[in-house]
Amino acid sequence: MEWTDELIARLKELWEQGLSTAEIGRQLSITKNAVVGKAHRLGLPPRPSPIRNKAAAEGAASGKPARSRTSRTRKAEEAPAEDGVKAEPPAAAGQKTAAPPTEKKAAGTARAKAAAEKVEKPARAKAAGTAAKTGGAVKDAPSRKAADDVDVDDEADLVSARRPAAPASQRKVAPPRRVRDTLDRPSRQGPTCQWPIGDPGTPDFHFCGASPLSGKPYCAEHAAIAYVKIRDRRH
DNA sequence: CCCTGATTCGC
DNA sequence: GCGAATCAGG
Repeated sequence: MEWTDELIARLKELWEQGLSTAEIGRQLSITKNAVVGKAHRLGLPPRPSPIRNKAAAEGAASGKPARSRTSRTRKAEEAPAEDGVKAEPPAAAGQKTAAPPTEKKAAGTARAKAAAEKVEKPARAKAAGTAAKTGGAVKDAPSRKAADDVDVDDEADLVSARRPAAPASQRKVAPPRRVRDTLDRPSRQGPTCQWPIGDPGTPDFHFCGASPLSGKPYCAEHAAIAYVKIRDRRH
């Protein structure tokens, strides 16, 4: 493979945006391994790894094997000791919005499908996947102030934050459709139910638009579906 | 299982 | 230098 300046620039850019290596790989049409490998060689700042570095952990303890792997993987002895790297959740394409059911069915499927078609689903779809995967239904969020704007703004941000970063040549994605479009001219004033109807990205996609419950982004009907009680959390 | 990033090492 | 294979952890 040929790492052109252009490609490297793109990699850096996406890397800085905090996208996962796999995601970057998808967007650049390469494997995540290629991404990680290159990132390393480029000396790009490592992102919070899901794997905890044992080396740092023990240390004080007796000389534990730190690594008992095969001939491979014999790292385990470096540990910058900089444990303050808990950093934040980068990409975070949406882990805040309440579970939007429209896509939830395909939580796992959505991803695969998207990958397969190389289609970038609108933020909402991703949010759904993430939410479902992470733990599902987001509990009611009373802390959320205004009922309006919430989802809309979140998505708007996500959409705008996610730059095309690719020359249309390799992303056969529908033009970034602003969610706002469907909300620009509400039939009436005030907050409206943000429950998604239809497949995001398709022309007929829209939001419910009914009058939402106070403090919630959805109308009574949809709020009932959106806010599924996971389990009583008592202590 | 899915996912994540990190590392190794044959090429 | 590259990245598949593999690892380790959630």
